[in-house]
Amino acid sequence: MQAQRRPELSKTYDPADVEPRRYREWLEAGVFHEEPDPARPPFIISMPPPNITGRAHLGTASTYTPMDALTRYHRMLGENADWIPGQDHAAIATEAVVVRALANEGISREALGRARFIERVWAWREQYGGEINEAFRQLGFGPDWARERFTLDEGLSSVVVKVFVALYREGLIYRGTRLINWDPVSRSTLSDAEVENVERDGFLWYIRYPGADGSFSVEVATTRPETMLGDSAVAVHPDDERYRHLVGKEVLLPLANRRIPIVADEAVERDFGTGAVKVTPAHDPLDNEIGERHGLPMPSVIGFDAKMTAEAPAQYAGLDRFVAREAVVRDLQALGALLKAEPRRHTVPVSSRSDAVVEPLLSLQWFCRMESLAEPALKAYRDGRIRFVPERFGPTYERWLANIKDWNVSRQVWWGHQLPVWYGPNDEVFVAESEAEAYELARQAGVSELRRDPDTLDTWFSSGLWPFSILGWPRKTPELDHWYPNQVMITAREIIFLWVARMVMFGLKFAGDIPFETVFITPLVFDLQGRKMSKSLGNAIDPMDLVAKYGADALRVGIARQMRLESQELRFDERFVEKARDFNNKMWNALRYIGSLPEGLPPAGTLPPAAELSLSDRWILTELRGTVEQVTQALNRFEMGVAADVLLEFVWYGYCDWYLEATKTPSKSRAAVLSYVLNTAMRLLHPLAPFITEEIWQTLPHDGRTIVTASWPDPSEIPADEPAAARYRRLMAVVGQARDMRAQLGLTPREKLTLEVPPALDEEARTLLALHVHADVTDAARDGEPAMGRDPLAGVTVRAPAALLRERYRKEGARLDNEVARLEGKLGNSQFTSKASPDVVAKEREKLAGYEAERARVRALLAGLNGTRNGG
RNA sequence: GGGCGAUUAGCUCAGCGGGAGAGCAGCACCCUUACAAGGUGAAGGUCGCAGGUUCGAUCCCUGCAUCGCCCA
Repeated sequence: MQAQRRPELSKTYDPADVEPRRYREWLEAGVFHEEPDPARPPFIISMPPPNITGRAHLGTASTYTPMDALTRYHRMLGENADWIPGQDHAAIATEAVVVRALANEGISREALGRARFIERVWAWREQYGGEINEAFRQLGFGPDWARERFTLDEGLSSVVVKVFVALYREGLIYRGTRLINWDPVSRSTLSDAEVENVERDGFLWYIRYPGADGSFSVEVATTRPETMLGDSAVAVHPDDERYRHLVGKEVLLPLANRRIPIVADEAVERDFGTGAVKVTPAHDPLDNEIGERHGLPMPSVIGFDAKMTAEAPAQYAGLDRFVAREAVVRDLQALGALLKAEPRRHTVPVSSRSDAVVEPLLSLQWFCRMESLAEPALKAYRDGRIRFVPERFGPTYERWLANIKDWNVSRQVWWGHQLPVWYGPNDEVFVAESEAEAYELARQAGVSELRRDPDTLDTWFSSGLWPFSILGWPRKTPELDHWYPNQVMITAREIIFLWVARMVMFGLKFAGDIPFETVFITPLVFDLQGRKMSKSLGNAIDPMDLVAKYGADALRVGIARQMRLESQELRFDERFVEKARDFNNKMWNALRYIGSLPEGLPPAGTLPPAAELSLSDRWILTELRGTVEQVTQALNRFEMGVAADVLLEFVWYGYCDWYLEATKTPSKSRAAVLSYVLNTAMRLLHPLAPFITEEIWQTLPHDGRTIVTASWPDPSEIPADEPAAARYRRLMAVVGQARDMRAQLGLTPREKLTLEVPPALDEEARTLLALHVHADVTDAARDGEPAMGRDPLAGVTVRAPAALLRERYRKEGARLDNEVARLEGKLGNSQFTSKASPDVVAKEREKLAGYEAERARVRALLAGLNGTRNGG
């Protein structure tokens, strides 16, 4: 047994000292880097690339902590584990930031010109794009930094072009005029993900449209009266009795003075308003579908500047859409065509980039045909090749793919992957992987002058290629070979279709396989009032503040403990982080205690032979084995909260409160067992709390250079002794009862209690009782002494004044009477004994017998007590 | 309107067919030489409401209510 050096450890654990130091060491040692190694099973996670404009928020902590934890866990299992990081260029968000910065200098994007603007954005990225990575390092995340990618880097850009051209040549990408989400402030189309449907107060306006022949009129209801200028029909449900006779007739559109038909369409909701709806195919998605079905004209009355166009009547052209709304309402009123305005809450599409109300507009854009891509992605899920954790998210994915719509992939921003599309003077289209190739194609077609489409691709297009593009596709790299498909994708629910489904579609199409086997969906983060955390609500918490206050480990463990597969929301409660901080301090002080043992600590992994293990040694080792099993199982099932809970429970309430206290009576084995158990527990906790576990592990005797590459504990190597553990648990119960007694007697912790034990009770148990109860332990040999049986198995009694004991007694007797009566009732019920399973009945009988024995003992003691005058 | 989820102690949550649990807060007693960011103990709940299944329901089924997320 070698004497260990005893460094002075501070009384409280200081994460600010430990965390940056340990992280630096890990980087220097290169522990996060892996090369593909076919000899070991792969465990690969592609990091969902955060936006370069992104800041870390609590959702980042809850989504990325499991990635780090699982990668660390699988690395310790000896797998070829790698977590590949990267960033997303976040076209619209980034462009908006830089445009705003330019505006402060009084410069517009256009004045600067495309090339210089792009330079500015790269410069911005250089300066600020690394902030989120710094946050990740502070959070202890250990992705393989050497493999970091950026969606706009050269390699990934060429993959994007290659895929676009391939899809175009297959006829899956086309140019067409379709209804798109237009953000009039960002002046670009938006993906559905960037459109939030927000509840707003408004009105439902009822407008009368007179019949063209003057014989009738219909009333329609709308929340957007200004769009009536672009109406091209009135639609009713085909089965609606009220309107059936009008289908095929025409009405005269007020203000515009156009004749438009009444059509029948199943999409009309009969309960909405009057059951007759105005149809504005150029400015409403549902109306657009109706327009398509009935071949209606589609006048665009609102333009890209959100002002009324020349297609609207002259008096409105040029008015802002909201000003036009007021004008239309006023004019309708003057005409007597406005019947009423009903206050109403309704949903309005709002741009998450600019907060502008999104305008659905008809626009010439590039689209991706999705049906043939969606089908294999759907099949992969239905065949069970892709699974969701929790399973309930599968149907979300399934339903979206089953109702897939064409995808608008072009964006009117400059920052991004410019479409590999060139046009001739007469709008001839040439799609090519390079400008040279485009000119070659043009030459063959007899076109000599080309201009490139200024638009860029939707950001989700490049991120859809992420899991294979970052592995080197289309080159056949060792990474692609061994690390594709990935094992797990971890992300948030809101991008199941926008991102997850697209990765699956592209992966199957281009990389020839699913991109990952399991999709783990982490919960959304809410505040204590149950509100989603968001910048606009002002209830977002900066995780960096929490790191500064409690340390990264505490934040990670705190948030992990709130993660449950069963719940899809996480009401962030800072008290969990505080508790985790306290937990760290607890472990730290256990380390200080161990380090101060006079006998020193043996080398790592050594335990005394089984014969030399004490009862408490056997108990803690048995508990340790169970803990290893439970934590391993929890991590395998993505149950971060369970893993954290089990560890906290074991280390704090098992190891510190009981085992460590027990070792205050010195034993030959204690140093080895204390060190062994703590070392093992640190390895179990390392995935969730990387820093403190490293610090403690390094201070204890250990094998290897860093806990990051230490091996995951093997439960079969831990000696367990279940009968001994059971005996110890009974002893714990006796201690609990005796402490209860002490409190009832009004004794301070300093005053000693007297415990009488059967003479046969072994020395070790006596010592433990004396220690845990702070009592004198004597043989219970004297007759007539007032005493109370505390435990039928240990036969331990507490000596105390008779009056107190009597009171204590009655309560205990009453409790036991209750239990006995309850079980007698149950067992006396023939329904129960005949229908319940035999082992359940047997178990209940055993319980009854136990209670009866206990009650008999208590009664006997009470009788004895009543026979004496005074207790001692 | 459709889908998913939640409803258990004051707060945050476990438990998910056979004796209602934890942490925090509050209460009582303790600065016992690892730790007051600690220890010990007591108290606190007709497990949202109404039906049903079952010998037995916090747990399974149905309906309702309230809250939340997603989609339309």
